[in-house]
Amino acid sequence: MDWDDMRIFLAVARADSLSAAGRRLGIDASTVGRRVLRLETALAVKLFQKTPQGYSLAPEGERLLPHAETIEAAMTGASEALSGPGGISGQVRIGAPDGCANYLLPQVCARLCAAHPGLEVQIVALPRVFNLSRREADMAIAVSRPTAGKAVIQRLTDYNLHLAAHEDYLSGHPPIRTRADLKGLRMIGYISDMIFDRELDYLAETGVERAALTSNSVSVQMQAIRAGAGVGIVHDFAIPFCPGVRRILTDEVSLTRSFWLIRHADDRSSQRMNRLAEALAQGLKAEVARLQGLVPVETEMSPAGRT
Amino acid sequence: MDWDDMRIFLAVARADSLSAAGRRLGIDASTVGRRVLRLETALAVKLFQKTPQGYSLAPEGERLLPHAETIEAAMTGASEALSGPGGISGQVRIGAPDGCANYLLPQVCARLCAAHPGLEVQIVALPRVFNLSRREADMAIAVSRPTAGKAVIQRLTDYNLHLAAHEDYLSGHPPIRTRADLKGLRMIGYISDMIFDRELDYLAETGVERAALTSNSVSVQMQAIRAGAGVGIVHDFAIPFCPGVRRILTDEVSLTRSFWLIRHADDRSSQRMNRLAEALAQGLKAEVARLQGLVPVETEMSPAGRT
DNA sequence: CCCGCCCTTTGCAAAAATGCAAAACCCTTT
DNA sequence: AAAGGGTTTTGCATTTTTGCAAAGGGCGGG
Repeated sequence: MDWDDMRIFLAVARADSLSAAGRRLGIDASTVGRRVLRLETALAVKLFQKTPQGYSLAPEGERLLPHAETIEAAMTGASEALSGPGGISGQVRIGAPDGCANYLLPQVCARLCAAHPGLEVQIVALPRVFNLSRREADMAIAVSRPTAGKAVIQRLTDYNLHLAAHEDYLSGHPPIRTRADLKGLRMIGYISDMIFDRELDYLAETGVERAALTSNSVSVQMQAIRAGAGVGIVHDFAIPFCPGVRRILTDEVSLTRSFWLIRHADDRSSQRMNRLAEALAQGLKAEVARLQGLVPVETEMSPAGRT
Repeated sequence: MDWDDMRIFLAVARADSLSAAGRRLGIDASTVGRRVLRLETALAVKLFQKTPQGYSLAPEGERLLPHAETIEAAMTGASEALSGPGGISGQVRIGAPDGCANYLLPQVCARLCAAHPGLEVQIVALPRVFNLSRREADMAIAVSRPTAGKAVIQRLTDYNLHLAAHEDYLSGHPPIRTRADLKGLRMIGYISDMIFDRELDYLAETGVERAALTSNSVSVQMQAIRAGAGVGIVHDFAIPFCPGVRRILTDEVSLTRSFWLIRHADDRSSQRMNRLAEALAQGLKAEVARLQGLVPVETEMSPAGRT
């Protein structure tokens, strides 16, 4: 029996298909299929049920899974026991909502990679909750603290959101001094049925009923605002990336949210993951603080300033 | 990184040489060497120091070892999680002192194999203590309860030993009625400097100073007695195998010893090993009882009986 | 209803791993 | 001092594994 087949088994169990597992492993799907077959014959059990859309764990495979995960944990533990207390290395896949993925992670991860030459970071921006248990990512950043599951959770940093619009848009409209002045302006926000987390329902919190231009991506929303399409809620840390975009009504509408880092319970004792998480938390916190400090502090009456 | 290389690493670490590891794994030594090399390059560490008499673990390898053992345990755990509560299967290597290995284990293990078709038993008869931590055997039978180590220990069965000689030898010598009558008879026993366990120093216990014909193997001693070479201490359970050998002075000289089963601490939670140990214990106990019951109960005055 | 996409499976050629035999080495023994 | 038994290492033929391309199937959208 080839121990390495357990590695392939684990990938297939998580990917639910030979081809997806092959993509993630970097080997051909046919090889994956043959390895699974070999394992099944070696163990003399049927590990998967073959459905038209892929492989799904059979009861026997379900029983095998925890053992395979134990082996995987021991395997990574072995690697990091030898790599010593030096730098962080290897591959890590971080899932994040796209605001974080666009405006924060690139710089933070770039610094991380520079500091640790052996480190390889993959940023997966997705407008949905991650399925960590299937290892779609090694760690995920979320906008709310998950309640279920036995994951390892830590608060990364707080951040602020405010209403904002491009100065060109503002100068073409009556000045906005109170919340009531928003009436009749074109609002930019989330596609309502694609809000995957209650915390993202910013506009509802401000009392705006309906947005006219919507997207499931905050980065797209930001681009819309930058293009002068209207008014929307944006992350303060994104504003420095969009010259000309100014916050409005900062006294009346101000939201605070937090990023949370979610990790596998299995990784709790992983030296590498712990250090990685710590570095990520520090980097994100510092970057949010830096970016929020760059946002021009406009007085209510002087929306115009530098470019 | 190929997880299967950990299996090879483990074997080399235990065998202390590529060739020995290859023999145990059933693959060529050159392949073993290449796999180790591949693992070392994958981990970028030197796992072994190459000595003229083989490979020995380098400090880095020492750190890797516990992880490899964890993986091994998970691996066997995986197998037995799937094999279900049916029979016992797989390979097991049992080390035993040669008296046990010759007169008890063959029948007991034969029955075990018959009851569990998938089971493959290897009996290693060796006149020395086993090094279980290096997996020279999966379990070992010993004549005394070991004090050191964190092994799993259980008492298997008690057994008796008595002085015995062949009836042809007895009829050619004056009758033996007391211990003093032994004086001048040729004694058969252990080679004194090869006694590997205090419990084996039977003759000293009887007051005999020196044996004239000695061996490190109780089975050889038994053959000598059967050939009429003299008087010696033998296991009662061995007597039925040697027609013509009769016990003497049973009232004055009678020893009782115990067999102990020693297993790896790592195997403590292994369903398979537990069941195997239980079956072995029951089988041995029953076989000792059966064989001791076959020993003719001779009166002091009538050494002659049936063949 | 058919077309396209994604999945698995199969056949075949290329690549990789393996076993074997020989060489080189060290230690012990004669 | 040389021979013998143990080890590892190396070169080469063979076997095994792998990747690629094509084929076969089911599901969903136009």
